[in-house]
Amino acid sequence: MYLIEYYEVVTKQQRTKQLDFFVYVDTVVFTINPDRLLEPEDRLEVLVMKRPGGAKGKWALPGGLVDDNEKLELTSIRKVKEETGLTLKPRDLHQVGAFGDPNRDNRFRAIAIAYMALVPHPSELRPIKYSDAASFVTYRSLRDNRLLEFDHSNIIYAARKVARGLLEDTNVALSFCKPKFTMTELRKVYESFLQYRVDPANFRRKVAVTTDFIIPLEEFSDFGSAPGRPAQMYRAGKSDRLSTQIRFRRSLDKVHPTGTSKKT
Amino acid sequence: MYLIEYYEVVTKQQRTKQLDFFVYVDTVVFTINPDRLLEPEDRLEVLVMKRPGGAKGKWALPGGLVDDNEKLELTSIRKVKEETGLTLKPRDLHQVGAFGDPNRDNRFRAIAIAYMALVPHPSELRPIKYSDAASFVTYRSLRDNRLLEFDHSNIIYAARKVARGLLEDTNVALSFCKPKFTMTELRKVYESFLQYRVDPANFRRKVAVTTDFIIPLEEFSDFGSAPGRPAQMYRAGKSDRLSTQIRFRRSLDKVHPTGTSKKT
DNA sequence: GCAAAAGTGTTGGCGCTACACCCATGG
DNA sequence: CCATGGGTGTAGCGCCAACACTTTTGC
Repeated sequence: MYLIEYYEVVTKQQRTKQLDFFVYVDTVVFTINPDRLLEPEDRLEVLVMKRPGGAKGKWALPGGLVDDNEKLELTSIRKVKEETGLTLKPRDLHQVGAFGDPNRDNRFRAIAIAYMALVPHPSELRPIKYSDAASFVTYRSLRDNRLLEFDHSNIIYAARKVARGLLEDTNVALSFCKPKFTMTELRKVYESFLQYRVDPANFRRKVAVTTDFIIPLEEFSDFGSAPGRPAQMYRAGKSDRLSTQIRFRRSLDKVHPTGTSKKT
Repeated sequence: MYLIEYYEVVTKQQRTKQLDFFVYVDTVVFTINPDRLLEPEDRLEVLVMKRPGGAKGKWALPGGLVDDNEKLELTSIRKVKEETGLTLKPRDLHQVGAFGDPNRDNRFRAIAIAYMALVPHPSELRPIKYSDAASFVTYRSLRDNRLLEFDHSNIIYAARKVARGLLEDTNVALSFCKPKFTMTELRKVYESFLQYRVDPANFRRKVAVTTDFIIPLEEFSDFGSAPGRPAQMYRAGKSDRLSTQIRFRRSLDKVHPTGTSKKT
């Protein structure tokens, strides 16, 4: 219409340059391994897959091209489903950011918009169509070793920061617990994402004053041959937006193991 | 090479769908109006422009298509320069996120990656090539009224959150002050971005314990006919990463004006 | 078998820091 | 009238210690 032609000319002219652009959505799916014997730091896992034609021995985040007229969140859901068999829901997704350096993909210009999702640990991944393999791999090994293609290490690091914020403000942590759970189980979920330990007493108090977060039951744990005092069981409260931030600083002793230690 | 063909087939096939994709970078440039007579909440301004062919009476954020082989930050710098005459530096830019809903632009599928920059208030904007007008407009009016095209209101809101984080962690606030400044001037910079007032005493103390943030001078303010006790002058310290977060909660009285008030 | 030890969950408390709110003083 | 600085009360929380309740180990 009217004056829009001028603008259209500009865009059409630049459209040829646009031809080599590929808009991807990559998704970081976090989960917590339910194995209580593992260290909390080793229970945080990320869903990764082997790309057909990808570098040998390397993993990649599930992701793919955005379809015409497709919301970015739907691209995320679709590609995760295709490449790993996992089904995400739109409300699970949270944007991490855009990664668009010209040489982040050596094949062509690829701009990736990263999303993050937190899901309970699935018993098994369904069969896969568009990838050679899919699996949950510990965050630690992906971060420490160079197991990821492209700049996907950067992406999972940024994604964990988003996840941390979500744990602070909402009750998503409960989705990693069974319907009835102990305080320690819940605390270890936080420790897994934080990648450091939290004082049990402070954690308990902080959670207790957070209204409608969890509800104590008249029941106690009994893990068969587990030693120690039986733990009280809790169930989820009814508010998903927390009244208080669940936040704990990493204690200074642990940050600088060789640094200023306390008086003996 | 070797196995890459399979993957290439998939992408080539989807390439036709890709044709209607336009990857934009939009930039939110914040500044603080130096006029000390204004309320702090009204001093926060955003750089906007009139698009040729844009809706009458509406503003838009500067932005445009990403060039081939161009870093996203450079697109931001280039388009801000073209459309508003302002020159940004790469290190000023911080990513806000990606906005990619299929119908956020009624002309075609546009995916915008938003960046944010904090710049001193420029004396004047240079002549403009690719827009009909460019100007700084108060954040409040842009937020309250419907003066922005597309989803740009959402973008500036998200951008302010990023800016707030930056003010907390770095010394960027000083870039809105003259080389010599008073404590109140600095405080009002924070109040502008926070959009609420901060207790002067607490602010002073918080800034004082932040090492290498600002340095007191043997000098006092004298704004001619300004009433009140002359204020001490300060200059910038040497650390741009702050030792303490400069953070203040919005006081409860202001959040719920009709809520639980204190005992009289 | 029984006692001690060890392991885990729970509770309490101390001390420090941060900070919202208020007020006195100085120019 | 405004800048500065002091003071107070409170809440958060890092850290430590004690205690409760269990299984495991040693004799």
